[in-house]
Amino acid sequence: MLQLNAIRENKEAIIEALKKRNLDAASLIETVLNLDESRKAIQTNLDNTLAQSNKLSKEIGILYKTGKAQEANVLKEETAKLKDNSKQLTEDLNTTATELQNALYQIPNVPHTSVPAGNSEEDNEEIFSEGNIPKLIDGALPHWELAKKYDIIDFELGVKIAGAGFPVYKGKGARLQRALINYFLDKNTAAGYTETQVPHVVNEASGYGTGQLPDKEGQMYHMPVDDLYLIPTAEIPVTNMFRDDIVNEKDFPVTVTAYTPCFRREAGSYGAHVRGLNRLHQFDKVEIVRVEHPSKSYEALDSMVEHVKGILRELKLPYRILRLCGGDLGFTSALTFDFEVFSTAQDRWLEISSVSNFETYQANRLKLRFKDENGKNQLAHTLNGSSLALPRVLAGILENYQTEDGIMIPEVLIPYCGFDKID
RNA sequence: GGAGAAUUGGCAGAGUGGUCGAAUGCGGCAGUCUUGAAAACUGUUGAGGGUCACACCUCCGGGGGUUCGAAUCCCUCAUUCUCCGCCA
Repeated sequence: MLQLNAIRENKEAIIEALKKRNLDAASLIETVLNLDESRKAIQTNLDNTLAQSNKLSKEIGILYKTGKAQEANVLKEETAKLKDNSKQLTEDLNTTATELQNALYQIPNVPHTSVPAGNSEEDNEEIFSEGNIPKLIDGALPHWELAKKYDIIDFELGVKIAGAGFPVYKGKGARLQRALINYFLDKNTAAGYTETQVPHVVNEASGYGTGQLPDKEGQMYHMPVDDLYLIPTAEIPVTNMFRDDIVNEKDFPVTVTAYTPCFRREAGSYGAHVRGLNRLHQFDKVEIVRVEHPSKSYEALDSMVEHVKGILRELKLPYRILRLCGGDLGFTSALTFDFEVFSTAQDRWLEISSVSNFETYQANRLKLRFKDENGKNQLAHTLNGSSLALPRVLAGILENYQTEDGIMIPEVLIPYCGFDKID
């Protein structure tokens, strides 16, 4: 959520910047500012009314104590009107505050100056690529065929148990999956991230805190009986650990990593591009999250990007990094780098990581602050990134490492797997 | 799931209808003393709204109610603890 102060002070700049998202926010911003004005006016009015009524109450108390009940009763009558007033004003205030909140929820984060304008993923800017695209054997297969051939992932079995998009990993497939999780966690903790295990369900307040609600309501599995949501990413529980916190400036940077399964409804997306592991309702992901001092957050973003690069380098997978354009940028993000691995057998790029700086957008909703050197509370910056998402990394490994003798295991993973080949 | 008790500032813990945003202790910060540190002493120390700055307003688990007035009384929800039940 954008800060009202920022909107008030930089109205034109914000409207201009939001155009990169193909959003004309002028009228929305106008609404917000107007609502804020009325909110303030009502608040002032209410405050004055309450002040009067507080004063009278005190006087009444004193009168009673000194035995002047009659005079007290006169004052009591006066308070009745004030009470009606304040009741009405409180209602008005609540209505206006809710409207203001709802309007603010509709405004996405302001893109960073480096974000290119653009409508869709085609306008994303490739900023880096590395790794050789392997020359595959004749008759190379896409991963869903390989999964069947070596009996390591069973999509049909998952359909029987739960539905489409809930695969069953078997044997070496399951082991490779677990190896990847451990490998990623080890890499992240070695880089200083604190390993945590968090709930896989979150309440509504957490969903609002990181911005999935109300924006992506339909994308999450919701359990109405207990009013809980299955997490679509560890970002939600991990970042919400710091909701309503005032962190000590000395504790920056706060760095956390967590493995969780992720659940996404992905309503209405079927077809060739979602075959196999390309898009699932349940998948595994290891996430990294940081809470940073505002002056350090872009440095931190760079270091997260470097960190993910290092992992892909070790896995020897060909990948590229994209700077997302305004049209493709997530609602809450100011700047996002996507990592894509090249799936040789499918001849296409698959997104495997998304690393973002949210600046104060989430912190504002989370009320996540720190005390600066002047003793004033300021909003912190939050960042997160996948390090990494499992299924497409798995797809990349299966497809790029296939040989006539089977699927070779990347060297760094062999100690984690306990085997060097799937055949 | 059943019965009982509780929920107060970073922590511990007073406060049961009126100068209570809240005693006290610990912790934090600043200072005195010291070559430096510790100890001791002194001062300071919640959050949000509002204001140029004050004033002022809100917040004692959440929500609602009673009252001129609520941390204190009532209702409700949540959470925690104890006992019982169930259980990986």
